[in-house]
Order: sequence, then structure tokens, then C-alpha cells
Amino acid sequence: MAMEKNFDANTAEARIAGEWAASDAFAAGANAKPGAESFSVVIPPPNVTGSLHIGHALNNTLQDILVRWHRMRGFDTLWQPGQDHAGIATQMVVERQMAQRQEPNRREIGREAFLQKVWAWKQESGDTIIEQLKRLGASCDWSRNAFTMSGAPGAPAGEEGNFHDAVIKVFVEMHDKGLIYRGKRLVNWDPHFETAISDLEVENREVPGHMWHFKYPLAGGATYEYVERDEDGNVTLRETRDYISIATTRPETMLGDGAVAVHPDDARYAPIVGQLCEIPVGPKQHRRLIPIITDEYPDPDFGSGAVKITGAHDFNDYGVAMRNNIPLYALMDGKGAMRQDGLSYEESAEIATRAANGEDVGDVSNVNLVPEELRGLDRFEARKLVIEQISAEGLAVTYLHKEIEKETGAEHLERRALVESKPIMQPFGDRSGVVIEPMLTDQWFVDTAKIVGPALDAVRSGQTKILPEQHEKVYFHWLENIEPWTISRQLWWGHQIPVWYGLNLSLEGQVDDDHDGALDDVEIFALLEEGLVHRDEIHHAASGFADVAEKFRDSIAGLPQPLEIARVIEVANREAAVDAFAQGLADYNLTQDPTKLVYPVWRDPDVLDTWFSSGLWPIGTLGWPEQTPELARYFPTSTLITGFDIIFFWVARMMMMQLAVVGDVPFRTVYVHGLVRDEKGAKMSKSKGNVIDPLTLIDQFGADALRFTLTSMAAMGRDPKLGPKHVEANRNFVTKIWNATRFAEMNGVRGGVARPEPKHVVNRWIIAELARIRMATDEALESYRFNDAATGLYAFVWGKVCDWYVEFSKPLFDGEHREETQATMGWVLDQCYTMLHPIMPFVTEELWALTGDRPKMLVHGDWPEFGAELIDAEADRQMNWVIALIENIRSARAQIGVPAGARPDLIVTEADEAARAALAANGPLIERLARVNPPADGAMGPGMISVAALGASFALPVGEMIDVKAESARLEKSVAKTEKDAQGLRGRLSNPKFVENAEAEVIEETREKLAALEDDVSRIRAALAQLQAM
RNA sequence: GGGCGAUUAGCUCAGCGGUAGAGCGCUUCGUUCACAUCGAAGAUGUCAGCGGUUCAAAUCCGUUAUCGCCCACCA
Repeated sequence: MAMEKNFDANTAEARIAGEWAASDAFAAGANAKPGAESFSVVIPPPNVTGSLHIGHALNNTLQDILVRWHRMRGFDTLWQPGQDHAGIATQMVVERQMAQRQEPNRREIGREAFLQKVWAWKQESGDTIIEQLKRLGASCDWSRNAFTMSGAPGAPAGEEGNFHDAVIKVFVEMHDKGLIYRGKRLVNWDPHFETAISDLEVENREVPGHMWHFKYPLAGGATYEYVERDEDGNVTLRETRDYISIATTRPETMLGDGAVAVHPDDARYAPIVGQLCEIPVGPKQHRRLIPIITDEYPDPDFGSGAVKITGAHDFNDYGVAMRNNIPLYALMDGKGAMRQDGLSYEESAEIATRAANGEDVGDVSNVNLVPEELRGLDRFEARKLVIEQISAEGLAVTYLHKEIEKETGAEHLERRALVESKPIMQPFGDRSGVVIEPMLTDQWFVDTAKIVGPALDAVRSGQTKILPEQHEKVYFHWLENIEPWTISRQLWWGHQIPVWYGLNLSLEGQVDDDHDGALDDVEIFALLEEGLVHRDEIHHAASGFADVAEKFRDSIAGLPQPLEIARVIEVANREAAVDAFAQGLADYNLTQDPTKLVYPVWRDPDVLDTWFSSGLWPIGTLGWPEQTPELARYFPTSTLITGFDIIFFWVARMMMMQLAVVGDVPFRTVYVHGLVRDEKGAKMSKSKGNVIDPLTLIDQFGADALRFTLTSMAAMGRDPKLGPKHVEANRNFVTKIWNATRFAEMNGVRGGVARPEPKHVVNRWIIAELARIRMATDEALESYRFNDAATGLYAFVWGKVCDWYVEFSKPLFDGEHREETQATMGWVLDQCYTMLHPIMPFVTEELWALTGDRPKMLVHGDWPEFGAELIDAEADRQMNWVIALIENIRSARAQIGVPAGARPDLIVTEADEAARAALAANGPLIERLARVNPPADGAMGPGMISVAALGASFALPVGEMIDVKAESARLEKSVAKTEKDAQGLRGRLSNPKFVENAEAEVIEETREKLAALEDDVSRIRAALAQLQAM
């Protein structure tokens, strides 16, 4: 059977992938030795909406290398695959598709129908990336493919895993331990998706912006002496002012100001602290007054030193407002438009004014300080109008603008509004790209401060190691300054929060006024009349309605009878609950039948942050909360390979959550790789159009070439830069080893033989080289130096096996060493396939099958363990001499211009014993590779060029071709270079301090090197002398 | 404003105490029984600057410059 000249990656890859799949080659524990240690990796789950990008290709190639390597070494190996439900992204994709098809939108069809559509979409398109990963060669146990939404209510057949159970169980447990809480807080709100997002999902970007300066007039026309001083206390400005100057980049938020704050030590404003000033916007007749307060937050050296405080729309202001008991006036709705709900402006302003005067006005959520003419406008539209209004009123801070007419020289003075154009940092939603609005909303939070400790300790103590180490610092810094994690999302696709609410009926003893433990008609009437609407809520978390009903029964057990036996029922929302409860009461009132009484509860409509479920990935994919055998065998997992961009999103949270939930670290080692960039080092992005599609590269050059390329560029802590040229070069490497095999095959070499113990020095030498590369490869992989493993194998296969061993073998196949050379080559190539397999699984699997009758596929091949014991120092020394001699002859020939086809004699003018032995053993090899006739003793003569090797000198008669001048120039140049190197070594050795301090080994090495150089120099000098004597 | 990283051949990058390497590109030569997706030979570096530690520095320390990235609430 003759092999083709090239490996046909396209057809072979599909076929081989099919064979692996058919034989369950990647199943958990496949190829494990009895009693083997386990090695497990969980895949960073790609989004169901995803398709394979170059970052996935790198990430999964590196994982696959570790996994295949361990599997071949006989570990009990599991690579756990799966996908992430990606709440926002998926909901967005499905909604977009619905819009394209001109179907009714999600609100029109309702939650349940929409979720069905998402599941349908997932079933149809969700496998895309899995198939792509298979094309890459990822050896995951695909039978275990997990999904973060599996087992959720409404999941169709085929999605009945239990990930949902894990998520819900963790939520309930953390809730009941007080690690998860609900609260009305200022959160990052995405007005596009109309949901809260966590601080990590906010991208702060610098954009061109403006800063406006406005005057807030003092109440009642009061004035004060405004004095500015320089550093030495000299007065630089003194004027009487009736206002305080305020700067803002967001004038529309002035409507919601609750105070103006200055620093307590700021002498400029000391006279007016405690006074009221007027917000210069809003209907003239209802201008609001707000107090001037002190707080540590304002920086006296920045701007005017006075800050307007809008507690409901700015995180800093929120802090100031909370400290100083300033009301938080919300101005916008979920879409980022000015509110239209709540009280009229007039009523609202009245309440706010009372608050400004120190009165406790209670809950202000109904207060809407947006003037009627601005209500419903987009926030940016409202900004324009606010600016216009203030400016029209002359309350913008102005400066004197001087213009000189060119022709006449006349000066024009004009007052202009002070508006600074400057770059400002603005928060954007990482998925929506719109400006994030801080909004006061009810959300769920993980109290991260309570669970962060163990996650920090585990890395500090080395229980989990993060590589490269520089990332540990980043990890520490983030965790040490961690903020509460907002986990509720106002979306539909996700794990619905397992919390139910009910009306709080037990407040302040209102229910049972006469404390008789029973509900009389008067009290029932009171309950109904006093507005159930205004009652607050109680809530419980549980894994389902049955469980939560139990908890509510406990809660209402203390109510007066017969309320305490009301039936707990589930309704859609609060309004429905009020209605149902009222109805029940009314029925009871009529019939006195206590079974008519119901206690309605409704479930929180929000879903959990996708990362909350991803945070449970290690245990969740292994079957937790069931105590599965896989959990016992593979948890904690061995290594996590991931990109630095999700260290916070994912890695840190997995650390916290696994430790909080099961008390152990999720993985022993985290290897963080870089971001693949284009060949110029730029980030790949669609807008730049420099995105490299890994599938195109696979089509073009094969998966092995792509994998090898990514691996060889994966130096720790660096960003790989990828261009098609690189992949092409490595495709050539695939071709190279393919053709080395083809050569072997043509010479009767077969694989599958036991390790031979050859006699010939060439065979002994290549085995020694192989032993070295085996040790180096393992060492590199053990320390995650993937690039060293790849480049080392490349250099060995191409630079040693193909360039030299294959060439040396040609004469050997014709002689008495034919058989041992066949055996050696077969065995050496087998080892090459084996060691390359983790990086290049397809071509090696193919070659493995082509070259022998194999008991098993290479994917389950045995990783070699041999090492230094196979190194034959004498063979090594001799072959290095032979190679050096061949190189020297080739070099001399090329420089003198001896035609490639010419075959001159090789005259040995002088040689020591070792050189003679090497010549005798390797004559035919040298003849062939240096293209010379068999070596024979003789003397230097005219028309010859000379060549030296350690311990020997040679002459090559090249007849009339010789140009004496050129030959002496060549020799002189060679002497000069060698002599220069020798001089350096001599200098070192003659330095007494070097000899005193340096390691003995280093000194010895230096001496040997010098001796070799000196031998070389003297031989070339001799040749030069002879040349000149002729 | 903090933190991290980079600066090495024309290009993209390894190396991280013993005197510079790879791939691509370039020059010359080559139909020698594996491979032109190839072979042979070659050219090309004050290892960013300055200072220090050391017998010895691309490699360790300090500093400057330039370029990246991450984090951060300056109105």
C-alpha cells in the first residue's frame, strides 16, 4: 500500500472523529489503569448562542492537550463538557429572531410561550458549538454534555438533567443562612434590557462629554462673602455671592437633587452650611429648596468644591444621601425615560420641600419630581431641555468672552455659559452598549463579604494555584475589595428565583385588636378597608411551592383564628393576591366557612444572573446535589483552563460558591491563558474586520495545524498573535511527519514493535535524542509550558528525525543493519506519534492506524516513560561529530562554489583515534550527506579545500574549481570568528575571580569549549599555511 | 489615580544569571530512490535608555521613556 503524498485532513478528520465517538474513546475513565489517580477538567461552558471563535479554539486545545496526555498516561480522566444558558444573550437572540419573522414579541405571547420558544431554539441551534468543538478534536465525554438550565420547569425531553436542582438548592440554602438577601439598593440598571446587572457587567469607557456649571441661588436672596485663597493663605478672590456654584455632567439629574454637599473643612462655604438653596430648574412657582450639608465626600480642590446630591441616580451621591438622611428621589423609569408615574410635580415638590426643612416624610417612591412637561421624555432629551431652561433664566455660570474684529479691531465682550468639553468616564452595559443608569430597585444580592474569606485563603495557602502567578494578585485585589453581588435579573430566560411572597398580615397587632385570638367581623372589615394594598410583604425561599407553602403555614400560624388555617395558594402576583385574599375574607364573612379563607402567595418573577448558575459548574455538572460516583471521583477537579477576562465573573465566584456550598475548592490549579490577537497584535473585533475564524483555518489547513499553532504560541502570560502564515507553516509540519512515515513505509518499516536495542551508533543516537525529548515534553506539560512542548517536539521531529535520522538511515537500509534500523525507525516514529498526539490528534491517529496492526487506537496509546537510561553518551558524541563534519563540508563546498552534483574525494590529512573510529563507523553516511567519495588517508595538495572537525583535518580536491583567493578568504574569516569566540573564553578563564567563584561544572564546560575552539583554530591555520605555501 | 505586563533579527515571538534562538520573510544554490506544503548554504541583533548587584546580566534590582491591558466614584 502506497501512501499519498499529503495528509488529507478534511476527509480524515471527520472519519477519525467518528471512530473516536463510535468507540466511546473519551468516556470518563477510558484507558484508565486500575486504581489510577483521577484527572478532571470542566470545560468553561460556551454560550448556547455561541459559535466557535479563536479564543475557544485556544482554550479547548490547551484543555484537550492536558486531557489526552493524562488519558494516555492511564489516569482516570474526565473532561466534562457543557453549555451555559447565557440569559441576556440568548433572550436577545431569540427575540431578534422573532422580530425578523414578524412574530408577536415576547410580552405579547407571554412568559411561558416565550420560554418554550427559547427551548425550541436551543434544541435547534444549541448544538452548533458542540459540533464545532468536535471538529477541533476536543475529547470531552460528550455523553455527559451538561446545560446550566437542564431540569428547569418547562425543559423539553432530552434536557432533564438536574442542574436546575443544584441552583435552586444553593439559592435556598444560602438564603436561609442569610448569605443571600433582598433589598432596595442603588444598582446598575440597563435601560435597554430593562434589567439590573452586576458591576462586572458594566464597562467604564471614556467618551467625549460636557461639564456644565450652574448657580444654585441661596434661599430668600441671602448673600455671603465668598473668599478664595492660594496655598499661602493669600486672598485671591473676594466677592459677595447670592448663590453656590455647582458643576454637573448630567443636568437632568438636578431635578432629583436632595442636597448640596461641601467638605466640612471648606472655609469658603462655612458661612452657608445649614442654609437652603434653590434648584434652578422646574416650574418657577414651585422651585425646590434643598439644604447645604457637609460630608467628607466632596473634594474641595475639584471644581467649585460643592456637589449636588442625587441619591437615586449616582453611586457616590447615594452614599452621601444615606449618611445624611437625604431622601432618594427617583427620576427615571426602566427604559431610562423621565418618570410618568406617581404624584404630580406640584404635590411632589411640596413633599420634597418639607423634607428639605427636616421633616420626616417617609417613603418617597411615589414622589415624582419630574415637571410635567418633561415626563416621558428620554433622559438625554430631558437633559437638553433642562440646560435650555436654566440658561434662559441666566443661572448658568458664565465667563467673559472677548472677541476682536479683525478688520476694525473693535472689541466685543460677551458673557457665555461656562460649559467645559472634556472626556468623561461613562458606564455602558457590556451587552447592550447603552449608558447604564443607577436605579433604586428591589433586588437580590449575595453577601459576598461573608463567603469571600475561604476563597482568599485557598489561594493564599496554595490549595488552589493560579498560573501565571501575576493573576493571583489581581484575584486577591478583587476579592479583597469585593462588593455585594446583584444576582436578580428582570429577564425571563434563566432560573426563576425560588422565592414566594405573601402579604404581611401580622403588622402592629392591627389584625387582632381585642386580642381575643380570633377574628371578629369588625376586624375583618378593618382588614379589607384599611387597604391590603399598603401592607408590606413576607417571603420565603424553597425549592418548590409545596415546600414554600409549608413555610408560609408556619408564618401564618400565629395569626388569629380562623386566619391561621387559611389555605396557602399560589397566584400570579401581588394584585392577584390582594384580590384572592379579599375574596376569601368576603366569602368567609358571608358563610362563616373557614375553608373559604385563602392565603395567596406569588413567586418572584425575576431570574438569577447566569453567572450564579455558572458558579456552580464544577459540582453541578458532576451531579450534585446527588452524591454521584462522579462527584466522588472527579471533585475537586484538577485543572481549570480559562481566559483572564472571566477570572472575576467566573473563577472567583466558583471558588466562593464551591467553598460555601460543599466546603472544598473547585479545582487545584487554574491556568490562565491570554487573548488571541491578530498578527499585528490588535484585538480581534467585528468592527475592525480582523476576526480570524478558526473553522476557516481548519478547512484550509486542518485542525492539527491550527491546534499546533495555538499551542506553540501559548507562552504563559502572553497574548498569542495569530496569522494564517503561522498555521500554514505548521500544516507543513503535518506534511513533514506524514512524509517521514511515507519514507519509512517504503522501506519496509512497520510500527507496533517493542523497543529495539540496536547496535549501530545512528540508531543508538536517535534513541538517546528521543529519550531527551520525552523528558523535556513531560517537563514542559507538567509546568504548563505548552509552547515549549510544541516547539521541542517540532525541533525533534523535523530537525533530528527528518533532517538527520531519515537521511542516515538510507545507506543503512542497504546494509547489514537494515533490520535493526527498520525496528528502530518504526519504534521511534511510534513514539513521535504518541507524544504529538495530544497536540495533533488527527494526523497521529491516522499514521498510527496506517503503520501497524494496533491493539487499540492511539487516543488510548501508552505514553512513554523511558528517559535518561536510554542515553548513550558515546553514540551521542560520535554522531554530533559526524553531523558537524558534514555541515562543515557542506558549508565549505557552498562557499567555494563546488557544484552540488560534484563528488570530490575526502582526504584525511590527519585524525585522532576517536575521529578515525567515527569515520570508520559512519563512512557511508558522510559520503552520502556530504556528497564525497569514501574517506582515504592522504596529504593536502594543490586544488584542494580544507575542512576541519574536532581531532581531524580533511582536504577535498576540487580541481580547477578552486580559487585560491576565495579559499584563503573563507579560511581567514573562519579563523577570525572562531578566534574571537576563543578569546572571550580565554578572558574568562584567566580571570581568577571566575575560577574562584563559578561552579566547577561551568568552568569545566568553558575549558572544553575553549579546547575545541583552539583545535579548530589551529587546524584552519595549518590549512591556511599550506594553501599559501603552494 | 492605582495595579499588571511588554520593549530581543525586516515581521511575529521564545529564552529569564554562563556570553543570543525559532517560525515567517530575504539572498544564493539544488529535478540526489519521503516531502518543492521540500532540501542545502547564507546574511541580519550596542536583547529600549541610564544606573546598580555579580567573577559573569537579555536574564536580578532601581530608574526613565514608549506601548498595551485591568481596576477605580472625582461632581
